[in-house]
Amino acid sequence: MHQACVHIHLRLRCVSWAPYRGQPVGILLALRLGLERRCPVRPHECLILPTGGCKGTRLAPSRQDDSPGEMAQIFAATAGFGATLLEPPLGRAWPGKMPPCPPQQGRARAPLLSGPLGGEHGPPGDMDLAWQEILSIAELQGLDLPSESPYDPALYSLTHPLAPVGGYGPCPALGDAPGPSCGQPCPGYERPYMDAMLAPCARLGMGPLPAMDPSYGYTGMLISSAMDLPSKVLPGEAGALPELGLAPPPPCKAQEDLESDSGLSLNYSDADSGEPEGLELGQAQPDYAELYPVDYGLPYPGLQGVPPFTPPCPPLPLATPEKGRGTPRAELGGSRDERRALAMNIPIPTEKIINLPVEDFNELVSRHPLSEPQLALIRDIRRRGKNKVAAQNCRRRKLEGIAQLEHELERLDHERQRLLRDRHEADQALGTLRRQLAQLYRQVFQRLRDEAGEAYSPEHYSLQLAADGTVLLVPRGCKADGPD
DNA sequence: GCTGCATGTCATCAG
DNA sequence: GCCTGATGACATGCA
Repeated sequence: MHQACVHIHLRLRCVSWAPYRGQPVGILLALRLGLERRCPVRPHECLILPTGGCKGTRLAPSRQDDSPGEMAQIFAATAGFGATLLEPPLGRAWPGKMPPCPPQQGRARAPLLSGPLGGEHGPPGDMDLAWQEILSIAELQGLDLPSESPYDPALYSLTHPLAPVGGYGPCPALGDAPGPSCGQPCPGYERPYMDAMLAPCARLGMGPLPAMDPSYGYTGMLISSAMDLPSKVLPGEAGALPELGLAPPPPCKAQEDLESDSGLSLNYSDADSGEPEGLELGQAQPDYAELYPVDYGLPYPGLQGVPPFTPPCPPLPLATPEKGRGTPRAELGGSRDERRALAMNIPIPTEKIINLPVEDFNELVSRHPLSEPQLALIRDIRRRGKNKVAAQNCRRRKLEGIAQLEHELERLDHERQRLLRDRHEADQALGTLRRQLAQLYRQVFQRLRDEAGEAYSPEHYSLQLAADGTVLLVPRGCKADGPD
């Protein structure tokens, strides 16, 4: 086996010597045919500089009668580099004319190629880069290596269809706007609650803050709606319900927790928010109950002068309509906090309690002589009201975020599809280049000759790309270290 | 009766 | 320290 490691300067602008496995080798750069602008190539000037014995060998053409431009045509045809203007056929080997072995000696520049391939009018400069890339990819040794891609489309394929975007829209303005949705006039509601609170209880003859029967605890709030009126609380009037066209209330659920975190018990759930349930009097909350016992008179000005048991005009709705479970509640009149406020004779509309700035709120509260339970209820109403709006905003933002993410997901999926298409096209182009390169590789080898005029066997030699871009003809099994 | 959705509420944290 | 907004968790009503 020919052990000489040969650098091949197929470009032939220079022939240099470089150490390779301890021995100088010639450099042949002609493989970069036509890719060097500064130094056009003439394939017939290719040199082979065998080492070992440091016998310089100039590359000889495989045939003396190679027609002019044949190599260039071959290269162009195989590499797809377009038309070429390579000049005369490959020359024969010129033994004995090689420079001595010292490395880097005799970098004879031989700008022999004219024409677009190698000259100043050659192909775009990126051809050189493309060539290196091709060499590095194909490694000239495994030209037919299958494309091994780290990308596995299966890993990225969607396993489920994208969630449809849409079906979501910004929440309608909630909050601050709503006025009374009551179709019926509510003249008295605008009156200060204090009037009602301070008004004597006409029905029971009780004052504003009468002593309370514990069993009636916290039922005062229920008078805001005639539907809340419990027969148990008003035994004397229960019989009057039919006369008034009102059916007795349904069996009541236990009103469990009227606790608020401020010590007041308001935290009963919506299950109890159908105020009739709240008439379970055995679980009265002492805080409210003791101070504000049942007042079956006129709970708030809107009811003053209204016949007993006439359902009051629903109070001002909250900032947000209570969707879903709102209908029954709305029929009961207002939100729970509004009913609580009514029950506690809070003289400030809940709307103001909730929406006023803190300074105005404090000022407003200070203008009214409020008991501690009332103040606690007001604070709870304010906190709950604000938190309600905050929760609505939070959910709206969450939905908006979800919609945005879905949109982003859709966009990324489109991007992924596009990249897959690009990759497919690139793979196809790479395959074409590999085939062309393999053909070129074979043809170059067919024309390489040693000093004896013998062809180099691709089985024993290979072309490798050095770090500096030169192409080395090295024996199989040797790894090019580069000329340096 | 179960389920999903909407809503209210509370607790908690951060500004 | 208080107020407020944000948000997770939970409960509840409703279709």
